[in-house]
Amino acid sequence: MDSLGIGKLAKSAGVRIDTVRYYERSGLLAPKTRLLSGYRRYGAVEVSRLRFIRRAQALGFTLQEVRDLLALSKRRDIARVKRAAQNKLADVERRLADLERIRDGLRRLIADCPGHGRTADCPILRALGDGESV
Amino acid sequence: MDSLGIGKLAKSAGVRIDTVRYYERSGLLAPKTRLLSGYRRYGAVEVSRLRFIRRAQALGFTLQEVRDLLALSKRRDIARVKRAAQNKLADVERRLADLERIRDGLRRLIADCPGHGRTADCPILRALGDGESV
DNA sequence: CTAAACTATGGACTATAGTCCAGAGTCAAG
DNA sequence: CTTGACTCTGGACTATAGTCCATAGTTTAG
Repeated sequence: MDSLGIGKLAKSAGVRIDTVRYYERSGLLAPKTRLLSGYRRYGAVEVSRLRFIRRAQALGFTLQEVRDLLALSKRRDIARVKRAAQNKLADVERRLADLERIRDGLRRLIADCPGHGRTADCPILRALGDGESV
Repeated sequence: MDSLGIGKLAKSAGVRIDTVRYYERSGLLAPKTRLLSGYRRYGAVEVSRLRFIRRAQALGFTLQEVRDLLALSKRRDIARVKRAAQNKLADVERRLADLERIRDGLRRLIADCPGHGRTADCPILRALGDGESV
């Protein structure tokens, strides 16, 4: 039997059983077959698809985007897969720029705060309360 | 009348009326008073508190953290406010590191993908499907 | 005065990615 | 065979930060 049940599959990818079923509900991962009892059975293809899903998530793709990637890969449309990756990269770079701005704002505030004394001396409270720049 | 209704308040901070009521439900921002009709009335304190909330959010604080910051500032506990900001900074820096890792992974994958040809030649699909590193 | 604009309330609904539950049925090991 | 482990289903629930709705009442400008 080179097929496994949902428990083993889930464990092999480090996810919960409920998560596997959730992916199925979401149209991402169907079992290869079912036993007469209704028990799901998964083969090697499903194991690697589950890995695909998890890896893509680790790269910042949402499940909707994973769904799209899977559709493209089924159509062997490499050009579109590449474009999707490029879009995602642009996305990640935008988020990075946002976070860097936030980081710099926090650093400045922290550097200027004495950490004691009157509330008025705390630039964090001042900046949040009525300043104009962060 | 140096007090304003919920519509003007919302507009002054660039948020929706529903958002202001949501903040009230969440214990972040109560009106100064109410008219007999029940209409909310806000004063300068509330205007600046709403700005505080929005600025803190822009710095990456969640509403729960904003609630905490407000409590600390009411207690004039500058030391703790500073520490909260430091924690948030550490948090932001962690998220930055994560995103940078993701960005580098995507860049590498994109650089190596020919953008056409056989599916097997696409490192994006290969890496997601069965590779071990990203 | 009237009509338009504004506001009140409680509750439902959105998106994302799961997580948990009850009650019932099934599988595997000893 | 029995016990413990495993799995099934449908639906409810989590967290976050809102957003939208219907119905009704209020305020304001012309």
